[in-house]
Amino acid sequence: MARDTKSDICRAAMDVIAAKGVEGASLREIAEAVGITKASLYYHYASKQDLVSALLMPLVDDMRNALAGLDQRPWSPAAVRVVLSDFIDAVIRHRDVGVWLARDIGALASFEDVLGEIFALTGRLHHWLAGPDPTVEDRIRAVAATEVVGGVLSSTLTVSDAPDQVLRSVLLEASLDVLKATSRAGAA
Amino acid sequence: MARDTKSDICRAAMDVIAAKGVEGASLREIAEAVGITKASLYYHYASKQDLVSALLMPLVDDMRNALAGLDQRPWSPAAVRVVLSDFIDAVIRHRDVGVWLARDIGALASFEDVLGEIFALTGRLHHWLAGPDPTVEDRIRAVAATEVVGGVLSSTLTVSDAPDQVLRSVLLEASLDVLKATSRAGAA
DNA sequence: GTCTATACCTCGATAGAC
DNA sequence: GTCTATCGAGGTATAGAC
Repeated sequence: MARDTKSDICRAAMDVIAAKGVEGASLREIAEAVGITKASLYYHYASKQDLVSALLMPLVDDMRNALAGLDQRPWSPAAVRVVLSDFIDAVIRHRDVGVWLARDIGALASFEDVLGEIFALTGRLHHWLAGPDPTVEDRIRAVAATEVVGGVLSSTLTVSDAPDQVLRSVLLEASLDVLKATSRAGAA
Repeated sequence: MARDTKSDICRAAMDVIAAKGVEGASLREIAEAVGITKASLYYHYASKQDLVSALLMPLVDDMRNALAGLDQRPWSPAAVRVVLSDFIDAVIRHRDVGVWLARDIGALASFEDVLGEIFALTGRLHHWLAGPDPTVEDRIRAVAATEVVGGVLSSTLTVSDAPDQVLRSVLLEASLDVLKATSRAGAA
């Protein structure tokens, strides 16, 4: 099932992009890593953007799923924990993609359609996490809390021996800690 | 003093890079924004890397300064607060550079000499923040804490009406919270 | 210090044979 | 489904006149 050329291309693309960034990764190099030519790669993916989108899609899908119905969800400390937990799970589940996504957002500026939903999703998360009638501090903390989650990426690079479960629980606690210092959130 | 061509180039480069990313910003576009040609730009900067390095240097200098003598500094909750405070100040002071630096690290992979010291500095900070005999959790939290600081960048985009002072204090508190300052470190 | 002109490369993408 | 060959655009960088 995973032995077709398309999967090989994805795997190779992940490696090359992780090492050189999205812009720095050329289709020629990816094709060579697979053992085919650039032209053959185009048989499987219509464009570079098509390929990159295919790599990001599983992550975006999971993020969208984790945040489904967020806007209708009433804000409460308990709900915050659930939402953040789901979000962290989604990110960790695709942490290999997340690693280079987070470090390459600038380079992905030209891939607007791919990034559009990601920005929309994180934006909604920021807005909801900040709670009702948020102060400027609340809003900064909401962003900072999700930034902690983005720390999965750096973590996997720096402390590479951390198992998913540990990463998961530590990040959730850390993220909640950031929000907790606000005026109202509290419960665990 | 700031009216020479070199300064003009730097300013223009900052704008273009902020808008299009490091790779996406071409020297032609930067030169045109200044009102000179590409060739003239090469008179002032030997290469693109040379120009980018010049833009990053003030930030790196300030980071290096903020972390000077870190390794000899004994770890304590009070010291953590001081170190993080200095580090946050340095980042905020150059937040315009930091915004695109953080979003473009992947694209900067080819600029190894520029990134080398930045990685070395943040690596030392991670190591020191984790404290003596750190557990895996401590190390993850150390990384996450600095990731919060990196959140300055995202913050300035999302909540753009935040003054430096507010940003500074909220990030310091949030960062300390991540480090479990609540449990083993004292407050201010 | 700034210009015009250009060399040289790599990229993404396409055409068409097999 | 994979190949060779090539296109056009755009990049960095250089040479040499002014």
